[in-house]
Amino acid sequence: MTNPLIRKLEQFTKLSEDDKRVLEQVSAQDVRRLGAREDIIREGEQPKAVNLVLSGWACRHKTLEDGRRQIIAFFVPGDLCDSHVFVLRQMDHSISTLTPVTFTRISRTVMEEITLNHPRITQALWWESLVSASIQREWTVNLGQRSATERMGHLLCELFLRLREVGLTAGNRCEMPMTQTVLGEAMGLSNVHVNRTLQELRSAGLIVLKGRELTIPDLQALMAAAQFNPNYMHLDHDGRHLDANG
Amino acid sequence: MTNPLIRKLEQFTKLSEDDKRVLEQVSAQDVRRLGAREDIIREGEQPKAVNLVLSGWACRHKTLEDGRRQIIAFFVPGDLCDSHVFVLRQMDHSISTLTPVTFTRISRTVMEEITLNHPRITQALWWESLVSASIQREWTVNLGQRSATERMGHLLCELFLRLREVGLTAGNRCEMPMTQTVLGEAMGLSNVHVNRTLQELRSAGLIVLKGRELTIPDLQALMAAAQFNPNYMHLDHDGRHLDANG
DNA sequence: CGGTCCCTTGACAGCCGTCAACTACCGTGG
DNA sequence: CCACGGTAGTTGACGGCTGTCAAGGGACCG
Repeated sequence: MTNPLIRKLEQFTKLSEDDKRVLEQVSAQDVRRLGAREDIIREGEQPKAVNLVLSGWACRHKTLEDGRRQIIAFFVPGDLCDSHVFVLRQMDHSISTLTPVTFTRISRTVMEEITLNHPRITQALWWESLVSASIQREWTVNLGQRSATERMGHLLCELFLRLREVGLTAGNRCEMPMTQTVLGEAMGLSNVHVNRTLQELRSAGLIVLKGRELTIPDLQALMAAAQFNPNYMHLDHDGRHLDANG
Repeated sequence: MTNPLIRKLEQFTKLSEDDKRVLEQVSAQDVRRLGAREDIIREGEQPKAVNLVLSGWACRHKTLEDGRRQIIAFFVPGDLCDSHVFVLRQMDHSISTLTPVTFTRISRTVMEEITLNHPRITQALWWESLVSASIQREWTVNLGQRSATERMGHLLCELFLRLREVGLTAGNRCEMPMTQTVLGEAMGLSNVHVNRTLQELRSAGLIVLKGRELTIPDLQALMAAAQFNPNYMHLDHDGRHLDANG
């Protein structure tokens, strides 16, 4: 399978063979593997590397003093935590796995080398980070304005499109390994209400969700039901004028 | 009054006289003024400059097809919209004023010149953008996990600290020009419920809010009531090891 | 076969939205 | 000077979405 980060960045611009070689090399440098529900980095620790997910699912999350937990973002293959995170002295949130995960740790010096010598990759990484910020903003809209059903439908649309970007869908199906409790922690809903919400989407024929696999029979219909506008994902090759010759 | 961006960046690191001169110059280059409730840039438009607020309040926001509006972020003096926004072909949200605003438009070439020649400013701008992202994440936590009262208290703490960073507080008081409807659009609450929530904070003695002015008699108490942990604002001079000699 | 995790369902309560009416305040114009 | 209109804030009644609690079922695993 091709490298998920390369697949993702090619949504933005066409990379040269040299660019791809660099990214492949970076992805193979310090690869690690964790089981489900383990911490990649914890709140309060000093960030020492940019983490890139190669396979499996992870999440950013924060826990309040009284134990309530909010999942702030999901990471799927090809996702990168903030590329300039070194500037901060300590993490303000934790990153943990949801399933077994392989990831690679990109050091500060490697990031600096890329910035100096590979402008097209640098630009693509900026795009990646702007899109992440845009997704975070859309979550704000989601939590603030949408009903539970719309909210859940919106999340499923987003995850499906993000997986499709990196080639992890098969037709209208994709993996969906999160428990209903985890979905609730992301959407600010109780697990009981997540269940009711999923039942509603199922009985409307908008989703089939069973055994960690999601099928979306009619993506347009689900997008309409969730008031999903994909513009915030910037999947339209914003940087194609920078395409490499190769 | 000193430049609010300089004041803010000095929360991160001490700037040299030369750095400050550059920032002053940039802030004075293409200054514009708008009245309340006008658009700085609209969703769908192509970003042509980085906007820096010099005075007044503005917000990012998005409107769903059925008219529900979510405010995604507030801008106060010293705040900057994404410094690499040029990479994207079109805006996925709008930025509008809440009060009369003076702002300056920093062009792509000026940003590139800073990146090339002023590494300490560049680093400070990265800090600024990471902190913005962190604030956005905290809003996700806010909307997902906190009750209306905690949520409102949390917002008021955040805004007070952000204003204090740039010298816009007087003791325990600051300006608070937003209507209750606007506060509701930010916190995902109806204006009626915002009112009830503010009444509750008032009767608990946690805030005094009257005539566009907010007083927080006991910031620690309000922070405790809202489960506010300021670590996400990274106000502790993360970059002080980079301090300029000047 | 027992234990654990996850999903599911029902009953009930409470937070928060909607609707509606009223007040306060302010600037404008007669 | 007062009338007027518009905006913002306030309050009460009511209903619904969503949380909590509790119990049971199914799948998987040691």
